[in-house]
Amino acid sequence: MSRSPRSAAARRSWGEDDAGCTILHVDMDAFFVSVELLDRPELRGRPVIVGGDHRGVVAAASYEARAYGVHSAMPASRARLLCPEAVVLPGRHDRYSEVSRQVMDVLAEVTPVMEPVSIDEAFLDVSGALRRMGRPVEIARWIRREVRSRTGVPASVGVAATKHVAKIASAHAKPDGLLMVPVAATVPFLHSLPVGALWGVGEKTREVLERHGLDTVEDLAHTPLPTLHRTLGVAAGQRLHDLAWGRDARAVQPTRVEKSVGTETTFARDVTDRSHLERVLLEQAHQCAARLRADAVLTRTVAIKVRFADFTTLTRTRTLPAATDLAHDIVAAARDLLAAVDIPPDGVRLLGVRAERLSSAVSTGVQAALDEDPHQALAERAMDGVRARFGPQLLRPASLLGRKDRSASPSASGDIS
DNA sequence: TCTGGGGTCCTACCCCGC
DNA sequence: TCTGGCGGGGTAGGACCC
Repeated sequence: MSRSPRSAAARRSWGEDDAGCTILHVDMDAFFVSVELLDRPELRGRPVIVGGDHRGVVAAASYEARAYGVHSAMPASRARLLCPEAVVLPGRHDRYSEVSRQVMDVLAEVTPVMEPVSIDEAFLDVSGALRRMGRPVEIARWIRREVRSRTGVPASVGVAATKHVAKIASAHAKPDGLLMVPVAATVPFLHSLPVGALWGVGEKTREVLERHGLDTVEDLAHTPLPTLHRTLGVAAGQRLHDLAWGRDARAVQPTRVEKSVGTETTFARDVTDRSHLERVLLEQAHQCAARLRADAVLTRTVAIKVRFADFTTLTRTRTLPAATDLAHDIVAAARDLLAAVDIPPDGVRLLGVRAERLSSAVSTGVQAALDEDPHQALAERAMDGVRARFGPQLLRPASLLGRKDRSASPSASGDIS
């Protein structure tokens, strides 16, 4: 579901020599839509949009919908204007996860050096699979064939010497294609692209670069480093300059450590009632804490995110005296942080809680165990067990079970302004 | 047109201790 | 005692990714 700009000129054969091109990027085409079409084949050939109910954005659009100018991340209201006849589906993430697991299982048969990036894409380093499965392009063809036959959804594959080029190649292989960029063609391929195709160049950075007359990757590559440092900062300038010349030493990482976990909610209507916000924080803190315990990690820093009706967004963070995985501690910090925020008359559009600076509960757990209230810990861990057995909605803090407001969920609330 | 939710990374700034 | 430089931690915000 890449949103990077593509170049028609780059969508061609760049040669046949795949020696050294051991990095594959596998990307599912319009993944959510493809899964929906599996279950509802009568929708094939029609414009289909997944996601985008009230206040939402488009999560995925079929190629028929894209012909109308609809794309992912577009506000739903605009998508409906552009394509009124589109079939709009709400999205079924459990189902997408199920198909994603099937796809990842196929990829894991190729090599254990496989890095899932998101629900619909992954990097593979196939250097250890060449003897068993053949050349990189042959492996890419095998993956496309197996994913299609076992799951029914199409996958595009980019084959290159680095993660960055493999990723751009897969974007240019879509839909349902394969693009290999030989080592010798790496720089000409990159230099044929608009600057926005580079990983890390979004709308804002592209505007800055274009203001300086840098429209293409080639322009950027030939810009002196000190100029890029001044324009983009030292880190970003160096990184983009390296990428523009095909330099990308990042390895495929099969295991990645989470650095934060969080949850956030956009309300159906903006909220002015502080007590309602506090109840939402409580629910969110319990969600975060349950995930921390499930992952066996502790947090040292709690952050809240508040977005006002005019879309201005602020974050507030607090470092805790000791690492914790208890909602009791998280919500105490989050409520303190919220108390210091002035709620404007128009109210709050979004509220979120995030647990940062995570560490392993095994290595840091001793101190936390000494500090925590044993009854609180026992109660929350008992809640984990009940939720695991009977579902997450069965058990919740008593303060979330009011007479009218039986849910902190945005649409069910009785006291939003 | 009116902008989700889950994340990561970087920069700037302030404070504090040395 | 005061001042400046420096590094590190904490915090806030912006940009980016899917």
